[in-house]
Amino acid sequence: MGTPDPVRRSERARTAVLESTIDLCRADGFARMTIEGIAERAGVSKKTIYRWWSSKGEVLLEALAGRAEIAAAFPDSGDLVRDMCAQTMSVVELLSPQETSPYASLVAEGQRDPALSAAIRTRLVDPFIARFDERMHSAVAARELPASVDLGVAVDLFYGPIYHRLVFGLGLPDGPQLETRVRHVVAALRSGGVPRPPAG
Amino acid sequence: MGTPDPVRRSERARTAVLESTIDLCRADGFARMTIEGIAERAGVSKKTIYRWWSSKGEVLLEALAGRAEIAAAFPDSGDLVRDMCAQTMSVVELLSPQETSPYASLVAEGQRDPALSAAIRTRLVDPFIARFDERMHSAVAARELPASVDLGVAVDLFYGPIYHRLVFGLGLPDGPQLETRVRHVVAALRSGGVPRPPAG
Amino acid sequence: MGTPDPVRRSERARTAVLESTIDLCRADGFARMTIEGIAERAGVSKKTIYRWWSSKGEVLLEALAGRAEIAAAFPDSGDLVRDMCAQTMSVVELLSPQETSPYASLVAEGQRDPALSAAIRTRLVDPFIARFDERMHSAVAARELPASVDLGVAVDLFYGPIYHRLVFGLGLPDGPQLETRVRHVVAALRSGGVPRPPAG
Amino acid sequence: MGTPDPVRRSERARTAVLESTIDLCRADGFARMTIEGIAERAGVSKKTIYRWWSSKGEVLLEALAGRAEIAAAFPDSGDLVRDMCAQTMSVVELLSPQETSPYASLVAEGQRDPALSAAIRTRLVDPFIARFDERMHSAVAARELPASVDLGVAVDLFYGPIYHRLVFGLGLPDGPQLETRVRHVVAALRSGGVPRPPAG
DNA sequence: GTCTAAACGAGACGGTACGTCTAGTCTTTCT
DNA sequence: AGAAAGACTAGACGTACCGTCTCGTTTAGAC
Repeated sequence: MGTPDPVRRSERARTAVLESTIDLCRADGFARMTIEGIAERAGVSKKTIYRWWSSKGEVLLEALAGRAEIAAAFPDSGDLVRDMCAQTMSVVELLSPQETSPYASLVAEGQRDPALSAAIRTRLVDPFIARFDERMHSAVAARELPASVDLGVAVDLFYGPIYHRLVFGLGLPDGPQLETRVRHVVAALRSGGVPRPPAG
Repeated sequence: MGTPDPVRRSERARTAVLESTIDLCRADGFARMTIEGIAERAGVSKKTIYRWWSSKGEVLLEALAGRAEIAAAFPDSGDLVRDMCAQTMSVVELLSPQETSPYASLVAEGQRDPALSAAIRTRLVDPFIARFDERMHSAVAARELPASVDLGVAVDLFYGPIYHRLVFGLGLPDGPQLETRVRHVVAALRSGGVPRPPAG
Repeated sequence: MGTPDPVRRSERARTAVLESTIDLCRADGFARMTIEGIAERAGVSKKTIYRWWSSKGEVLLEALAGRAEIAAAFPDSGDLVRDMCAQTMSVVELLSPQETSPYASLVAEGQRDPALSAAIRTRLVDPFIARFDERMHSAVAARELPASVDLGVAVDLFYGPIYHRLVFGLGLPDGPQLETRVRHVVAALRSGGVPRPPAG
Repeated sequence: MGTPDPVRRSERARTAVLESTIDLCRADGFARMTIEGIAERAGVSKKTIYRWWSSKGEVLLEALAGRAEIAAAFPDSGDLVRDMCAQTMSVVELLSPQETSPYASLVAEGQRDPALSAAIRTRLVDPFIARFDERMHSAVAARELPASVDLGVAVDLFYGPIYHRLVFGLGLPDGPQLETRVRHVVAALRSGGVPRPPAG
């Protein structure tokens, strides 16, 4: 009784909801978008939305999860700097313009909703990091990075600058800025960092 | 007529509002906190809040702006790595626990409110960066960093890892993780990054 | 969309609102009664009240319209003076005590709200006058009044004294006062009034 | 301390308040008029209004009390019917148009405020009735009315029709309607009413 | 002609209720 | 049984006035 049966679910309703959500998010911004508005635009009852999703954040996540392939593409030309510039640039494009990007909105909403945040990790972040790690392994194999590279450090340094600027409204980095940062990060990963002083 | 007169403002009411805001934000989280709730706890009328602030985000900003000195302190012991570890650690502590930190909430709210975001930059971020730049200049003077260091790159690389993990709910970095990242960043800034291939 | 569907209306909510309105009007007086108070007492959301009524006056009107039968009863014993004394007395009772009578409050509220005033006419006054006219026709048939009687004059003279005293806070007329006035009015209607001087 | 000193009262402020009240009452209607609005229009502080009056009804009463002479004028040409037609007509004019007449508004407000109602009686109604009684005594002296005439009945019957129509939004009576009613009332007062059946 | 106490303008304050909005639940009817 | 429609409870929103309360600033009577 309590749990709906996915087999009988209306694909028409599901699709209409997801598309309306993307449209409204772009038009009004996530904060001004309402579940009532989605239901009305999708020609769907509110109940149907509440039956299948627990919040408007989850709806948006599902709407975006199907499309996020672009940013998760990691080119592998054999030139790590060039590839990471391209990859980070595609992430920046996904987040632009900051005001109306559904991805940026989703990330922001994750800050206020722990459940959504966890879902984002599972559906978007973890797969992304898995592909990132693959590319790093490829770079190690190509001797562009040392085998000892710390992938946790790597992902934080490559993407950190983008989110640092995102959260403080400093303006997303443009191409040259991104390239400078990528070059610094690659250098850092190759050097292994400033050595710790000998213990004792 | 339309604009209230700051001279006649009640300091009692102002203080009560700011304190209630911090308390409620910690207790319920920013999203569940309401202006009605702040007014009631502060023993203040809603009108008084609306008279002086335009949103609950602005209230929280003002409440925090007076206290943010801690994170904006940049120790200068002569050892850049050690100082930046300490400094970034204090930032992480300010943002912990992620769920109930008023600072983390404020940053998150800035993502949905451009006006608030701009105010945060002016009141918190810009002064912070100014002090950061000072410390970097000191490091240059002490020959810990090259004179050619790009301070925009530096701030993004030092703080980016923290916000990268914050926005994706990856857990804020702990001490050892922070140290590893700081060491990489310092190395990167010293190296000046992987050189660009000669043009043409 | 904008207009609610009466078929789906909750009878429970409607009844609870009307009863709470009467109770509160008697307890606090109409002026001190609030829509919030009605909603709370009725266990109903404010939205539900605003959906179906446009003002607290309209709510009270609907609450009273169902019960106003008493005052609209016109006994017909064959003795016009006796019957009109009884009838006007029942009107006075409906308006007593002046302070807390919902009917008196409704009439007063009609003075400040033209829309309500019109609704009162349609729902209460016009049906009342129709029954009054019937009784007058019966009196004409019984030769208690001349066929030439002006019913507009009649209704004004029978009920005017009550409202004259009501609006000026002169105290509603008691039984003997009412009887004296009714006797004068009947005499006036029988006489046809002081004759006009011949024109020219 | 608590009671203000009438000697030092500012006549300028008093006059400005009374005039603004009349103006706003005509423009917006009594119900929509606010003390804040009066204060602003009069260039007076709210405190000044609250110092000298206890409600906006009292303000309006004082504003009108100075001007009500017209309606309280009772012509005495020796022709009672003609004089009372003129007099009641001037009352009707004072109450027209029903929507925006400050007098009608004041009467309506008296329905919701017993203190105001009492003040209206003292300042307006009682003096009016005193003059009415004078005119009736004159009519008795001129043998237009019997010496046994009941003045309470008389005032109710002359003015009742006006207020009956006022409170029910039936439209104030026009000249011919008034005349018809006056003629009936005079006839009723002359006849002394339908006689009571002999007791026992 | 000062002095001084009170009335004044201005408007911030704690409140209350307004009428609107959206959330999330529940009910009815149709498919 | 799922879905469309939409009424329902709940409660926050931002606004409008209320009546009270400082603040300086006139201002008018007493000295």
